[in-house]
Amino acid sequence: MPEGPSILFLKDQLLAFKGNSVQKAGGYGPMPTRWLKGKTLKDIDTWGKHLLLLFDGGAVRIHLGLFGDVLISERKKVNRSFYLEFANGEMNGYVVNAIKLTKQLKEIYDWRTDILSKQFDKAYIRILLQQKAVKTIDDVLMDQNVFTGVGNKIRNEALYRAGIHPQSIIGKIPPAKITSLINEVVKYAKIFYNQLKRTGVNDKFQVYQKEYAADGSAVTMKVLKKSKRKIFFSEHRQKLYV
DNA sequence: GTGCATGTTACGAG
DNA sequence: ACTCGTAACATGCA
Repeated sequence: MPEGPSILFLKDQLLAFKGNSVQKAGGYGPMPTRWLKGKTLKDIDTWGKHLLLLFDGGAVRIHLGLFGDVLISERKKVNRSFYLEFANGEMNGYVVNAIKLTKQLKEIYDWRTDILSKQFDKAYIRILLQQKAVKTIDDVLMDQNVFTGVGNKIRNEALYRAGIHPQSIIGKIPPAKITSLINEVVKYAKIFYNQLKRTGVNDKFQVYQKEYAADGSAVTMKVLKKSKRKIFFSEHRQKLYV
């Protein structure tokens, strides 16, 4: 279910529980749920694909992985891996990974890399990219410590919109194109998020899983060796820098 | 039944 | 110590 925008969208829905106290917590996952009972949900934050529920004395980090799903005051037939029940409804996590964080969030997370954060810092990303100059851009776009919140859809769409071939070597991409790519990542993440808010789904693709790109050019699909994920790109429109 | 999908982590080999 | 490749973990839909 998730890329960064999906998690932000989920946070919006969960804010209905902010300020409420947990009546019951549980699930089959390894999360120690006992301490949550009676605690007040102080706030909700996100870091890319991490959903952070803030309580006194600790936070719960929820990650949806590839198959995870969270329903608000609705249930599926299968067991919940992590849930919270409040007086005004419940949060039901399926196949989600929930753990308790005891350190201060500031010590764990750097929001300068979060593509959906106000603190997102383009100049800092450029520095990180310089440190990975010999790598290909497709790999690094999915590196959560560089482009926090980017998933396979945003990766493919941002590269297409910036006109960069996924297998370009970072160090060979002209600085102006790097800037353009960083901008397109943020822009598309916002399109993704806004469409979710309006319609609940995201299907605005110019190249991802397309046969022909938005400009009419043929789309090539490749399976990445390491990650086995699929990349979609237009040879015609996306320049290969090597 | 088969294949595939918005993801990450653990571990062994090199 | 670091990087690479592979397996592992789940679900739901066509």
